[in-house]
Amino acid sequence: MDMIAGMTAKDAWPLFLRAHAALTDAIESRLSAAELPSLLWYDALWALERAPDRRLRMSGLAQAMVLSRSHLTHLIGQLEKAGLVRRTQSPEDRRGTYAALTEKGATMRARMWPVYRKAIDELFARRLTPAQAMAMAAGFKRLLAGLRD
Amino acid sequence: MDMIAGMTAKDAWPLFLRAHAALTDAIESRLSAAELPSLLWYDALWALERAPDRRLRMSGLAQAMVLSRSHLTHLIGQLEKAGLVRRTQSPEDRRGTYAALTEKGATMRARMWPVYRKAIDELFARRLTPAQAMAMAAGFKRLLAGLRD
DNA sequence: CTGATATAGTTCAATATTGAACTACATAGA
DNA sequence: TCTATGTAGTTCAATATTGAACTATATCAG
Repeated sequence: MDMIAGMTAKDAWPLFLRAHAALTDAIESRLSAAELPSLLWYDALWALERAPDRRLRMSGLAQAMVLSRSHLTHLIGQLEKAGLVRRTQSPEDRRGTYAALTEKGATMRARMWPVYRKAIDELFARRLTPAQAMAMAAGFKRLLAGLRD
Repeated sequence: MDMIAGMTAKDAWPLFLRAHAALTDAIESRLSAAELPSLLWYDALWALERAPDRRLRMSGLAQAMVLSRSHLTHLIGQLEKAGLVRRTQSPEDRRGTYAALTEKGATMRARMWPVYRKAIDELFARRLTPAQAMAMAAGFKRLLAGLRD
């Protein structure tokens, strides 16, 4: 990894913010141009698809996605209306609700993935050296670990 | 820089998204707890403060902040109402508007900075090794350069 | 100069997002 | 058991954000 003169963590922060804004903007544009749902929907569908039995408790999903509870309620409402997710009551805790991926939801996620993958590849992965990518991944993990308190 | 087994740029992407969401959330909470305006306001004030004559054209500021034009119009409207910014007509181009930082705006930014700096420091800078921070800064620059086409 | 096209910024209506109640159920301690 | 307190999720009202018109000015080709 090359040293860049005088570059510190303080310099990295504003670049972090701009890179995030510009990248998510570009990716949303591509999804939208392909008449596909947003990144937010993708994230929810993918989180559910990876989960045991393809379902998660509302609060678990909210935490995984870093979303407020009311936002998640609304999001799942939309996904449910679109038939991509269905709610089921938790038998263990009668207050609890599961959001479960439907077949249609899995199909939609699979349809989105090629477009999303191509965007990640072209706009993100290809632009970084392997060393940069690894340093970022390791760094992000540390940042996330630091916030779980 | 340590190698982490099997870590690739593809792994870095979802971590990037989550780290951004969690960090901005945490920072907004601190600003809000200190009864200070949002990160968005800070960004606008700081962009103006650095600019020649402490002012920028609306479109220039929108581009620098990665914001839609209508969003920027609204944001500057709020900042103006709060007395932190004032609009002036461009003499060269009568369609053009400058957003100019007021003294009150500079004072507010200065008041926000200690809280913001402390958050960046504790939640971001301190958690990264110098090598990680440099790799990130360099990587973000490349990502941003790749998007300007 | 004139008409055609492009650019700067705003407005407006639709949609997204947030936080503060609120409802229902669960858990712990007397 | 009974009360108190905590947790899961939703609702509602307030605020933020977006994209599609729209207004005004600029630029360019003839």
